[in-house]
Amino acid sequence: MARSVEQTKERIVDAATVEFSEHGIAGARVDRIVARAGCGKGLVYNYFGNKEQLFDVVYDRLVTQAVEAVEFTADDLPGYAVGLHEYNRRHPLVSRLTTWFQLERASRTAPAVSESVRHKSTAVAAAQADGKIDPAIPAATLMDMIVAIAMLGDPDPDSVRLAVGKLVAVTP
Amino acid sequence: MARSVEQTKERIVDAATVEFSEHGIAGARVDRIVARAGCGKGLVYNYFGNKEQLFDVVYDRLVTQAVEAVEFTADDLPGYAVGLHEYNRRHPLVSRLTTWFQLERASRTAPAVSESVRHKSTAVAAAQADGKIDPAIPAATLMDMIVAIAMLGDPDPDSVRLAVGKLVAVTP
DNA sequence: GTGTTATGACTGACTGGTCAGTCCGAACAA
DNA sequence: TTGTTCGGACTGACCAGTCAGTCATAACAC
Repeated sequence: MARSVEQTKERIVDAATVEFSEHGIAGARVDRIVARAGCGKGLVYNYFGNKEQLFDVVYDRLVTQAVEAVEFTADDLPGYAVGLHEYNRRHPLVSRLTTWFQLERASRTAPAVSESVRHKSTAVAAAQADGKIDPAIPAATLMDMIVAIAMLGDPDPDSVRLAVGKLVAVTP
Repeated sequence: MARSVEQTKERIVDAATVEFSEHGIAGARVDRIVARAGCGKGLVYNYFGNKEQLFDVVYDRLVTQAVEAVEFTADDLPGYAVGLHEYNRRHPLVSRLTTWFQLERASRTAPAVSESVRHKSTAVAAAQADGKIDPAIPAATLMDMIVAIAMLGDPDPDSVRLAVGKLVAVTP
């Protein structure tokens, strides 16, 4: 078994992803993480500094993956919402981790998120100016609502598509 | 000293409300709670059993208050959403506490909540049958979406009213 | 090929501190 | 006096983070 730093780091991050999404930062136990990763405790501190910094690495990785996986077009917000909804259903850890982040780490801003949010809001605003999307609701607010709806666990995809379709529909 | 017992309990619950909404269950510190309440540590265990049970008392009380404070009519869901939104802005602890609850205590079901949710969903379903609300989205899902929108912190009330108005509007 | 030294990934027992929960005695009411 | 409320010192478990040392591999000498 060749020792590879990168592989070991990844095992730790994978284990930490599960632990943090279940228990949050305060509830997570480093001992459980290293047990799951099959390594000694010291490695967490060698590679990541401390528990909180490990959480940040875990969160950034997961969110970046999610942002990259779900394609976005301001022209088809219902489709985007359904895509995000599907992704969350397929990766249930993401929404829990995001929620923990908002509660326990709100002070920090994840670079990947803030950039993607800004980019999407400006695209939506442009589509509103073009008359493709109802301009009654501010672009940033509209995006918040769409994400909130897509994050709900229970609904079926059709309801998500329908609801977002109604939100963006231009009323005469 | 029967009267002062109730007062002391209330001081503890008030203090615990702040502590739990800031740090959740795992992050909350009983020492901080009793310091804020101005009483000894033992009282928490005399009156409430343990930290988790204290959280349940705190959560049930806050949620019951919220449910009672915001009036509901299936005929005016946008108005309900705005009312809920206003309430959350005025009582920012509620939404945080609810989120902690969902993450750390999802197994438990708060009686006040489940009953009110069922009641509201059936009322909405009836309004859909009457043709007052678009029946395309299932009543329970629609309620989830409305609550999700109302829980958002950033939007202005007008946007909330507008959005929910669009969701419920019957399309010809 | 064999012995020797160097490197750094990795371990896990340990430490210092924290925190939930207990318990005993003081204070007070009846 | 007797029962009840209450404070806060105390206990023991737990846990984040550390550190002295192990071990596998590589590199080099002969």
